[in-house]
This record gives sequence, C-alpha cells and structure tokens, in this order.
Amino acid sequence: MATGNAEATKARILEAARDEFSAHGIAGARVDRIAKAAGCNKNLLYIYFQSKETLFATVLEQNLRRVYDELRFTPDDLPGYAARVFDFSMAEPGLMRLMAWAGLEQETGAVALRNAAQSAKVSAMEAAAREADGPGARFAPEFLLTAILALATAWSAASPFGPRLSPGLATDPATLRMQIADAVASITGAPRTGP
Amino acid sequence: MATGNAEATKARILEAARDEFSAHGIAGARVDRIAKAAGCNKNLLYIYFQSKETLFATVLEQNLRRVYDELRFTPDDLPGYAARVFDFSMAEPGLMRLMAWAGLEQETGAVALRNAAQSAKVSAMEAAAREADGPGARFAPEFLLTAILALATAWSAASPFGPRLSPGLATDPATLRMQIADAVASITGAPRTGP
DNA sequence: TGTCGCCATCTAACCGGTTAGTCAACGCTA
DNA sequence: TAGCGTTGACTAACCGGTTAGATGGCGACA
Repeated sequence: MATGNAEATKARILEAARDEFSAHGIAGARVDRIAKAAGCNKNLLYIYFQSKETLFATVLEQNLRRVYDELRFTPDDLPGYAARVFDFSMAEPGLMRLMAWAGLEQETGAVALRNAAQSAKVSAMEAAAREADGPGARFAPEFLLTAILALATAWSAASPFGPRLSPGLATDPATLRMQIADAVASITGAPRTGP
Repeated sequence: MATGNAEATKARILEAARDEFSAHGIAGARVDRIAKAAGCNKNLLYIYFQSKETLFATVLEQNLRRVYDELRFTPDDLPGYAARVFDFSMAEPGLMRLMAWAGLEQETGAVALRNAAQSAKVSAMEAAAREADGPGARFAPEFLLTAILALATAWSAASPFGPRLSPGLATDPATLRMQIADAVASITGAPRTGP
C-alpha cells in the first residue's frame, strides 16, 4: 500500500466517508473513524480534501450525481418513475440518509445541482403535457414532482414515517412498489398498470 | 433570578433546547449555547435533566405529545386530516426538523409513542371503513397513513424536496394546502372538495 | 422581633477526554 | 536522487460533564 495508488486511496476514503456521514451526519461523523475505515492516516483526508465539510460536500455531490445518472426521468410515465425512485431508495438506504442529513444541516453546496435537476424535470413534464394535449393536468408540474418524490421515498431509511413504525410487519417491497405506482397514477390521472 | 422559579427555569431550558436541537440536531447542538440562550448556568441542565441525550428525549417527547394533542385524526375525512397536518408542518418548522433529526439519529425513545399513535390511527381507519362498507378501499390503512403523512409534510422545512428547491417562487400555502387535500382525496377515493 | 440554620436554586470555575487539523520525516518508485 | 504517497506523533481548542460554593427566602426558636 505504499505508492502509486493515490486514486484508489481517494476512492477508499470517499467510500468510508460515505458510510460514516450516512450513519452520523456531518456533526456526528468522526474523521478518525473515516481514516481508520479507509485504512489510511487521517492526514491524507486533509491532503486530498481540505476539511471535513469539503469531504462531505464531495461525497454528497458524487452520490447525488449518481442518482441523477441512474434514475431516468420519464415525464410520460410518472408511476413508473415513482416505482424506480422507490426501488432506488430501498436499494440505497445510506444514500437516502445522506441526502436527509444534507437537507437538515445547512448544506448549501448541492442545492444548485438539485435545482437544476428539478427544473429540467419540470420542463420535461410541461413539454410532455403540451404534446399529449389531454384535459389539462389537475396539478402543476412542481407540485406533482415533489409529491411523487415524497411518496416514493416515504418508506426509505431516511423517512420518519416509514420503516421505523412496525418494523416487523413491513409490507414486502414488491407490493409496496405497486401501491406507490398506483397511488401516483391516481394523482396524475395516468392509466393504472394494475387491474 | 435567585430562587423560587425552578419550574420557569426548566421551561426556559426546554424552549432553548428545542431551538438548539431543531437547528443543529443532537450531535451538533452545544450545551453551552442552550444554557446561554436559557439565561442560566450550564450545570442546571444537568441537575434538571441528566444529560444532553435525556434533554433531547424530553424535548422530543414533550413536542411529540403536543402534535398528537393538537392534530385530531379523522379517519372519515383523510383529505381534511392531510390539510391539517400540512398547516401544522408549516406553522411549526422547528418541530418538523426536530422529528427529522430524531429519525436520523438512532433516537429510540419516542418510537413507542409513535407506534401507539400509528396503530390507533390504523384501527380507526379500519373501523371507519367497516362502517361505511363501500367498494373496499384500494389501499391498506398502513399504506394510506404513511402516504398521507409523507404528502402532507413534503413541503415542510424538514423535507429535502420541498422548500429548498426554488425558494422564491414557492407556491402560496393556501393553494398548496388545497392541492394536497385534493391529491389525498384521489388516492383514498374520497369525494373531492373542489370542483 | 431578631437571627440562626436549612434547603432549594443557581453559579463560576474547572476537568479530562475527545476532535479537527498540522508537521516533519520516511520509504518506495522512477 | 527527486518527489509523490504515506505515516506517527503532536497540539490547540472544544465540549460534555462535575465540583465546590454563593445567594436568598423561610420557618423555628428565644
């Protein structure tokens, strides 16, 4: 582990940092723990990333970008999008928690990224609505988008309402997924996939 | 401020603690700041409440109880309930943040309280559904309840999706309230209040 | 009535462990 | 040997929690 793999070390640090921040937030995270988990010295963190806050910002941005890359937005199939968001939120509880921490702490860094993603989606929804000129949607795109995201992530690890209540008898993900898509369908007025 | 009003001092501490915890969470909160804001000595906190964690638990439970007292649950008018939850979440952003922090940190104290409230509501919904024996609801009560809460609080200060995006052009609360109630109506199948 | 002692309330100062952040040097590779 | 990657040792500040004591109202007793 001597030389040559600075890039690998950086990646290891980012991964460890992701876990630590996801578990404890910025204020609760311990730099020593991150270094230990990454199998390197604490000082490396400060050489590669300037500070704890910068490290968090980097981790957040990197993972947020992953979300936007992996989650294709389909303005003409919002129930399907909701289902995919749900899948993602269940597959990556750590990432959900990370986003929740970032929201609570006054983390300003990723706001721009999020705003851009949001307005892109809103535009796409407007375009889709214009194309299929039906009866005119009941809700504005901004409202729908937030509602869909809230619904799709309501059962994730970061939500105060979902998993912590009655942990044993959690509905199995498959039916939950279907119900979410169904609910979104009835809000948007889209045709339901189920019977 | 010498003697006699221990009760008042305790209340002042609890208020200051609520603000501090709401702003910074448990790990980020500073006991010194709480004491200063409460206008008393730090040691009093440790006399009246045993530790920082206990103080947080006390603050949380007190405020959670307030929620359950002030928010009447109406199983036969879920859109109205959603609207009231929304109003509450907008009127008390600090409390929303407090609950979000408690969810992220592994705060176990208030779970029992919440579970009790949840199952009471689920029972009430089942009873209401049995009484008005319509076509049988599309969704199970547990699902509906979580969905409603997620929707109603999606625009609160604690939500990652709502207010932080496009802060200037936030839809005004009145229409937002109506839209939420409307969305809940279309999920539950309840008659809509609007046209 | 004066005053003595008691107890609840509250405070200033302190403590020891922890934490973010730094520094000077070492080894490996080219 | 030049330099990047890496490290152990270090520090200054911070922070939760503690200790010893000040303040002042109040009842008991003479």
